[in-house]
Amino acid sequence: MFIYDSVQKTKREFIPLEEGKVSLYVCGPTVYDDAHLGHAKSALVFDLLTRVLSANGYDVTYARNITDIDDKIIKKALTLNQDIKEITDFYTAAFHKEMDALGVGRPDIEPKATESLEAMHEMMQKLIDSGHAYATKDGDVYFDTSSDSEYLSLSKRHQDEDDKQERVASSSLKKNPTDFAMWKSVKDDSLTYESPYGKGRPGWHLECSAMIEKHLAQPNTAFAVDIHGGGADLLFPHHENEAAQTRCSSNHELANYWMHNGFVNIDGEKMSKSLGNSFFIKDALKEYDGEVLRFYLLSTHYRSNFNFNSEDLSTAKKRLDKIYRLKKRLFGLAENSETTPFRDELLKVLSDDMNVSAALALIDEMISNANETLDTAGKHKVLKRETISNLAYINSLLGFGVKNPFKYFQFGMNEDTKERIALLITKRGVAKKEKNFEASDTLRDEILAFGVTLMDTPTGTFWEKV
RNA sequence: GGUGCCAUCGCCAAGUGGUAAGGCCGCAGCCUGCAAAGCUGCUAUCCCCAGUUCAAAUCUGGGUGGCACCUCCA
Repeated sequence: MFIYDSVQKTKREFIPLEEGKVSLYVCGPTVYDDAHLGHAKSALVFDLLTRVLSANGYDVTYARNITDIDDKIIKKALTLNQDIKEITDFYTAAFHKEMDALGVGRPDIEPKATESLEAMHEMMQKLIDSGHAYATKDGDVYFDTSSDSEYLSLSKRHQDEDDKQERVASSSLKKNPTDFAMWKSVKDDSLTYESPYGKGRPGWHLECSAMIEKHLAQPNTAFAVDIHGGGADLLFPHHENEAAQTRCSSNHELANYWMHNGFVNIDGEKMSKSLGNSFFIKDALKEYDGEVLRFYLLSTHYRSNFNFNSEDLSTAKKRLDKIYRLKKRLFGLAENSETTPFRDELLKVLSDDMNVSAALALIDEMISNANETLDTAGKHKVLKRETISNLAYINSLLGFGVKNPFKYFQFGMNEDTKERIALLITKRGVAKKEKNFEASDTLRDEILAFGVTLMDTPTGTFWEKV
C-alpha cells in the first residue's frame, strides 16, 4: 500500500505504527447547515481508503468527528431562536442520511465536540502548565506559537509573512500574531460551556486534537495516529494548529501520514459559502441516484481538484450503467467470491495511492471481455462465475453496483408509471409476435415518451430510465 | 505580496525516464423486423523554448497560461 503524504509531498509506502492495524482520523462536518458536494467528496475519499486498507488485511479504526460547537452554530441558534442541540441534531441526522445514500460507511468512532470537553480541558491545562499556552484577563486561552519551534513545519510557511497578514487587530492580548484561540470566553450564559477558565467555547483546532488524543492515540508511539485526513484547505491553519497542540501536550507528533483531498468546484468556480454557490448533496440526490454521485465524485483522483458539471455527471452515469447492465445479464445466478486475476489487479492499482482511474480502466476492460464472451458463448459457466465474483469485488471495494440492477434503472419512476409501461410493453410484445411492426413501433413511441429506453433481449423486453 | 499545485485527443482522465490506459462524443461495421443494449475497428506524441540522457509527457532551467491556500470552509 502506497500513500501520498501531503506534508512530505511524496508517495510513501504505508507502514502502520502497530502491525496489522491502522488508525485514521478525518475532519468531519460542522453541523450548522446542509452538507455540500465538498463534504461528499471528502467522505467518499476516506470511505474508499478504509475499504482499500481493509482489503489489504488491515484492521482499521476510523474516526470522523462531528463539530457541534462552533460560532456559526451559535449564530444560527440566535437567529432562529432555536436550541443549539436542536440544530446540531437535525443536521447530524441529515448528514448521516446523505452519507448512507452515497454508500459511505459510518466511521467506527464519531466523536462530538460536546462530548469531548473534558479531553479538551485536559489538553489545554497541560499546555498552560508547560508554558505553551496562556490565559488572558478576558478569559480567553491562547496557544503560544512562539513556544513551538516546529510550528509551521506542516504547511512550510514563514513566520514573518504571517505576521503582516494579521487582519483582525482586535485580539491585542495575544502575545504573537499567529497565536490561536483554544478557548474563547462568551458572555451569553445560554450559549456557553463550562471550563476551569470561565464560561465560553473551545476553539475548533482544540476539538480535533483533544478528540484524537482521547479516542485514537496509542501511548509510547511516535505518532498519535497513522493517518490524518481532510480537505486541502485544512492544512493551514487547522492541521498546523492541531499538530502544534498535540506535539506540545504529549510526547508524540500528531500523524505519520497526512492526506488531503482536492476541492470540488462548480462549473469552474470555487464553491463557497461566501459566493453562495454551494451545491448541496440533498439537491443532487433529487436528480441522481446516490451511487451515480458516488461514482462521479470518485472517478477523478482524490488529490486533484474536481470540477463538477452535469455533462460529466451524466458521462459518469453511463459508465456506471455498464456495470449494472452486466449485472442484469447475470441476474439470479449464484453468488461467489472466488479469487480471480482481475480482483488482484484491481486491489493492486487501488493500493497505489487509490488510483481509481486505473481501476475504472480495468473494470471497463473486464466488462467488455465478459460481454463479448456472453455474446458469443452464452453458456460459458466458468466466465459467469468469475464475472459474478468480479462484480462482487467491485461492489465491496468501490461501492459500485450495490443495488438491484433493475431497480437501479428505474430511479425516480413512480409505481403508477411503471405499471403503465409494463402494460404497454405487453401490448407491444403481442404486436411484435404478430409481426405487426407498425403497431409495435407506435407503442414503442408511447413508451419512450415516459423518458425511458427500450431493449429487446433474449430473456424479454426491458426499459431503462434515460 | 508570500507559499504551493497544475497544464496529456472535441470533453473527462491515468501514466514520474523506455517509446501515449480507460470513459464520453464521433465515424465504419456486426447483431436487430427497425431500434436500444452489446461487440469489433478507427481517432492525440503529451502548453512553448532550451538543456541533461542511448532514451523524456515523465528530470533541469526559462517562458506562457490556469488554480489553490494565506479569512469560516471538506
